[in-house]
Amino acid sequence: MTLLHLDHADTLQLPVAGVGPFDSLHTLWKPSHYATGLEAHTRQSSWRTFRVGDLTAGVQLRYEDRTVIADIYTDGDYKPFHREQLTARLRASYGLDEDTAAFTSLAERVPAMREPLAALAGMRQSCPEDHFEIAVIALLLQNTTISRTTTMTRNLLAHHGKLVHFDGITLRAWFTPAELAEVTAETFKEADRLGYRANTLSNFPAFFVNHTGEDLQGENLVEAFQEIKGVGPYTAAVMASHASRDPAVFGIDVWNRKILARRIFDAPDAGPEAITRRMNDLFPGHAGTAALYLVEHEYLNDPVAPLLEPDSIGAWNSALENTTT
DNA sequence: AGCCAGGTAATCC
DNA sequence: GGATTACATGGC
Repeated sequence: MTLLHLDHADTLQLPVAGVGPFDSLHTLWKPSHYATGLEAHTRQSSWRTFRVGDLTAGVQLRYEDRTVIADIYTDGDYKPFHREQLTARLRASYGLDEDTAAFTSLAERVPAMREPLAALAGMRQSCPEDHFEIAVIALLLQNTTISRTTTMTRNLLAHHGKLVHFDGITLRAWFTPAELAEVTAETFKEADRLGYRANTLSNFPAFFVNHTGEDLQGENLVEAFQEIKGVGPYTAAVMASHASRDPAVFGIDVWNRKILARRIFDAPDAGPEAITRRMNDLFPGHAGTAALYLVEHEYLNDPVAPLLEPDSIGAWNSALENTTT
C-alpha cells in the first residue's frame, strides 16, 4: 500500500466549554479501546486520521490552557468549509461542548462510582468515527473476540483504506462509503476474513450514501439503523448513542454487562434488563455516561492499547508501513 | 476437540 | 411472543 504524505494546512484552537474539570488524556485516549491503527497516543500528544468528504486529514492534538489545539495535515485542497467541518467534527468527537456537572453530581452519591470519578473526572465520551465508521466497528464487534475484531479491522483498513504519514507519525485512515461500495461481499469474506459479516457489510455503503446526517434527524435512530439487515438492537444502539451522543443511551453486550454487574451488583453477571434498570435508577438521564466511566476505569491500569512512549514511535511507524497483506 | 466470543435473523412452538 | 439454533472464524 502506498504511503500518502500529508502537509500541514491549519491549526485549530478548540476551547473547552464550561468551567468543570476536563480530563484531556482520557478524553482523547480510551483505555478500553482496541488497536485500529487509526490513532496513536503518548501522554502528551494524540494523532488521529479523519475522512471529511473527499479530504483525508491527519490531526495532531494536545491540550493547553483549557484549549484543545489541533494541527491539521491534508492531502489536497484545503478550503474554508473543510475548516468548518473539521472544527465541528472535532468538537463533537471529543464532547468539547458537553458539561459533565449533572452526571458528576449524580455520581458522587453512588459508592461504586467513587473511584472511577476520582480517577477520570472530566473525561468526555470520545467517538472520532462518523455514523458509517462506528457502524463498521460495531459490526466487527458482534459475537466475536477482540483479537478477531482487531484482525478484521486491520484487514479492512489495509485492503480498502489508506496509509498516511504526517507530523512524524504513520497511521491508517478509513475508507468512505463510496469507496467501500466498490468491494464485493466475496472479498470481505475471503480476503478480509469477515465470515458471515461479509454480507452485512455489503449493505452498509448504500444505507449511508442514502442517509447522510440530516435526514436521520428526528428519526428514532435505534429503529432506523435496524432497517439494515444484520444490524440488530446492539449494533443500532452503539451507532445511535455515538451519533446522537445521548448520555442516557448505551449498547449493552456480554462484555460491558459483566463489568457493570460486578460494579453495581457485586455479582459476576446479571440480566441485561436488570442492569439497564439499575443504571437508569442510579443515574437518571446519564446511564450511558456512567457506563462509560465504569468501563474505562476497569481498563485504566491494564489498557487494551497502551500509551506509546515518545521513543517508540519509530517502531510504531515501521510496523504499520511494513504490513504486507 | 469443543466451546465461546463486546449478535442477528430465521424458525420453531 | 418467547425460546432455540445456524451463522464464520479463530483462540484457548
